[in-house]
Amino acid sequence: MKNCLKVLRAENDWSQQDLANRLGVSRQSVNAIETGKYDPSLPLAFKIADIFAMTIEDIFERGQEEGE
Amino acid sequence: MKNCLKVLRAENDWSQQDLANRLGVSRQSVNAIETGKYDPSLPLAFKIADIFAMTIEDIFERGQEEGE
DNA sequence: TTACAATGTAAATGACGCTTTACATAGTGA
DNA sequence: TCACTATGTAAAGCGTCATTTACATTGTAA
Repeated sequence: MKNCLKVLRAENDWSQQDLANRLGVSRQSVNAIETGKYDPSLPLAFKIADIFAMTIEDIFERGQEEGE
Repeated sequence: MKNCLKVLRAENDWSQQDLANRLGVSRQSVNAIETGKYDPSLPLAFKIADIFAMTIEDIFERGQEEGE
């Protein structure tokens, strides 16, 4: 599941730590999601969408799972 | 995180087993999500939205977490 | 009554999300 | 050079997601 978190962070000039603080998660979690190590939980995906004032569908791209 | 899966299932006249088959998960997983025992993963949430041709935001309601 | 479908629930197990601490690299500025 | 920020990665641990098998209840139909 791809996402454009890195670009959104850049547009806001936020470090991974900045975003992690706003989300209430660790910097490593943000990094892992950005680098595709795993997908966020649904509640965290909602928080991310809220912070950037976008929908989950706008930030996370479907059709990128390997189990399909 | 509340959802309207039960209503959507009823509108399509699907049993929990029917939906589980379409999602590729167990019937117990569908039941657990409906009864609020846990939230689906983000990929599963996307599959659910796809099957009902809706957005994740339409099916799952934010503002229902207890950790807020 | 007997059989079956649909739903709710429970326990044990494995995989994943997220944590913490820690180390490494690259870039920037004093 | 030295210090600092930003990023990537690793390992160990905990809680949640999702599985399987299994049992119970309710309703319906033969």
